[in-house]
Amino acid sequence: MLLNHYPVPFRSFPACPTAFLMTDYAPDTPMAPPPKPENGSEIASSSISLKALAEHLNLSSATVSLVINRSPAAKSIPHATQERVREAARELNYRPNLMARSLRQKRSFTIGVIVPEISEGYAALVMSGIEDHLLQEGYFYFVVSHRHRTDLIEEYPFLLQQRAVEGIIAVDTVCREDSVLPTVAISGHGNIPGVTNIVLDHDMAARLALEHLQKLGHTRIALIKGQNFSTDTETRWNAVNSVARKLGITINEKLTGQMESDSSSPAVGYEVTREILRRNEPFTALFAFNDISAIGAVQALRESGKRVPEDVSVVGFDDIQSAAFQNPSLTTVRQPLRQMGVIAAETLLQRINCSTRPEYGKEIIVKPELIVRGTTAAVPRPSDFLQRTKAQL
Amino acid sequence: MLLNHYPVPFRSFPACPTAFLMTDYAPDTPMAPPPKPENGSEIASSSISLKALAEHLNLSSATVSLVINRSPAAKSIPHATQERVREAARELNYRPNLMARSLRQKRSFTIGVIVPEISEGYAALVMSGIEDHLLQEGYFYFVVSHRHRTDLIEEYPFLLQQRAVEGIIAVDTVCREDSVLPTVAISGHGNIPGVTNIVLDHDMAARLALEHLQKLGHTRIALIKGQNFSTDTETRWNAVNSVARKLGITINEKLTGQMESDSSSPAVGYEVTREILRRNEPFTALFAFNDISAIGAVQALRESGKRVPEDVSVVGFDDIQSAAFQNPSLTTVRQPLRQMGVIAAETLLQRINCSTRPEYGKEIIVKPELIVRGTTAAVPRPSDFLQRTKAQL
DNA sequence: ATCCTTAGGTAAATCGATTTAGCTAATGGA
DNA sequence: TCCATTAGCTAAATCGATTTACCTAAGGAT
Repeated sequence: MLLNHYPVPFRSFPACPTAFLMTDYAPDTPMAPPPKPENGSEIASSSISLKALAEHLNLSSATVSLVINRSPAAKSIPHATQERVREAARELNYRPNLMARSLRQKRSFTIGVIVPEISEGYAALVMSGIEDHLLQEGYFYFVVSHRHRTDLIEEYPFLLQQRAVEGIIAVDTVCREDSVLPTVAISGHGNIPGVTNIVLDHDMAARLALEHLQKLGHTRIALIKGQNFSTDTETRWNAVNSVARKLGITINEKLTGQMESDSSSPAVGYEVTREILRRNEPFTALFAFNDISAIGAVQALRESGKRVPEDVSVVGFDDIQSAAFQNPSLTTVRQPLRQMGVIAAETLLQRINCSTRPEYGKEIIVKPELIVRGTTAAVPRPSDFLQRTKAQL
Repeated sequence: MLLNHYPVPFRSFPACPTAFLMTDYAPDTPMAPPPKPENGSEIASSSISLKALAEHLNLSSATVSLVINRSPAAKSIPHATQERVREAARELNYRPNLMARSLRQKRSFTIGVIVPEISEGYAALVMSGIEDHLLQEGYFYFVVSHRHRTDLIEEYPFLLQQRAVEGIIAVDTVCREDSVLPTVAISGHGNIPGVTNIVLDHDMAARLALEHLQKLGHTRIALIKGQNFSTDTETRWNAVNSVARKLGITINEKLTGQMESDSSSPAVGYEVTREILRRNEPFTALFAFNDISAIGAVQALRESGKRVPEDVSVVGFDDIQSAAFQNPSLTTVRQPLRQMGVIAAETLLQRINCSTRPEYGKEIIVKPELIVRGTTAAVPRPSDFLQRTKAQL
């Protein structure tokens, strides 16, 4: 029943001892009830100390520690004794105090994750990838969300460091230059020394979206640009521009709008779209900064009497869970968010555990994927539009 | 620039010393650059130890510690010295090692949060509430997600305990009886001694939904029941049945279906709805177990040629973010998920910090709210239906 | 002059591990 | 026989704080 807390085929580097302890002490008897706290009296500290265990065994705590940790120094200790130690540890349900261990070893097997906010979209997917890998390797993590407040963005790395984290993963957050800790940024951009960046291939992303629209016959394409605080905004905007030029698509200023509010609701995309519509410049497609704003855009378009995708095609970005749940479901450029989380965790653990400091501040590029769903269709023939307009009369 | 890491008007109990240190040492000079690590040589440990600080001041570390912690025992230390100590701490950027402190004090200012999975709407909202309150009080938290695997559900409380968390918040997860740590469960149900439960008033929730549908004229209401692993399933089901009886609504077995798969995608609700449709029993409304399944239900209904809400009204449950993003937006029974998170955190910290053990295993009931949006409408008049059927021909 | 109190500290134990240096007894080899 | 080696273990330092039990000198009261 009690297993290693994750089924892991192999481990890439010496793991947190916790993890192997879990394996090691797993009682073979089904569900041996953990020693019940004596009722009344003292608050039963559920776990005994190494010293107590050693006394129980008539050994020194040094010996017990060496055995428990399978230290190479324990090689001269006879097998019989080793078994005796482990047996007793199992029986008395010994669990090492990680505080004490961390203090001595200066390793906490903990990392910090900084996200803009814990929403169900972007951050949640990334986090679930991070978690997958970290827990596999015996690491735990703290989560903090800064909601774009600069004071918090400044402060959290320090607070995390004080909490003895061994590294930091910053999701869509610009981090300061002077981080002492190994840091991996997801969509962090900005070439900060010592920070490994995990970034999407934005050129490819732009090409996927624009080529798709072009193939459907669209030439007048509206664009929603991201908020300035998002680290992806600039890169993606540049990519869209350069790809558009290559594809011979002209970008009409009147058809672009930028999101401002730091809210993460579709309302922001809704507003921007309305503003674009107000300019009365005709367009047949819209490429949004992300899925959330795409959803808002669809609402705005509908309200103004345009059908999606018959009159206007809409392409989102990210492929968050609810993109597929939309009606019609959202065509979007998928970022492999979960995978990016996994890669971030892997990279960070490697940086933490490999004494040889490898490529410093390297960039890791992941590839997007176009997910064609229900919000894109061939450009409406003018006649269709006329017909429809007549019908409405 | 460097502030207390949260603007907090007042603190309900003695806070984590970390928090006040942040306030206290905030350099008044704008952005005093933290001591740069010497290049080359050793890995610069960014922070000096208490002992070093004491030596620098020609004082004992005991004195410095007393001053820094504003211990009552420091009352006999002259103000001038105290200022000298604090000044130096600020200047040398002293940050106490929380490992060492925790080891001694047996307090970690950390709690553990157990959720089924992170990526889901439900958990994300709850977590953001939890975070709000915890960070305010100087606590950090570990997140673990078990994905309904029983071995993980069993194991995680131990692992968290080993990580020295001071308490646990279990979200939609049945926890074991023998938890040694203060535990608060959100929708935990099951009357486990020592666990404080935060639960929704399910009777009220059922009444809100069913009365709403009844007022709209619906009598034939299909129901989607939750998966067995969800702690809310049974309670809610009972509530719906009892309320239905009181309102004179008959529950037709042929119009109920239960979700089985442990996936958290709308596909599960979609399948169940198709199954119900296959039974060819007419109905004009559907009350889903949660928003995710409601979204799937809407898709299934549409595919079978029924319009929502004109032919069938749909009510969801939870009010996750994407409920409002749907088209049409989803009428739903809102659980105050964020607030439930906040309450859970508050309650847990109280239990941790108040030596007087208050009502043990208490239940805290929160109220749902009906959010009427676009998926519910008055029951279609039979004539409407006929007309429409004719039109289709 | 003597005792008491208080101001202004400090020494040392403690938390629970890890880890190094070394100790003793037994064994082997020359 | 004697030294070297090894097996089998342990003492003690250490990590970086907190906290208790003192200690000394000065001042005041008697």
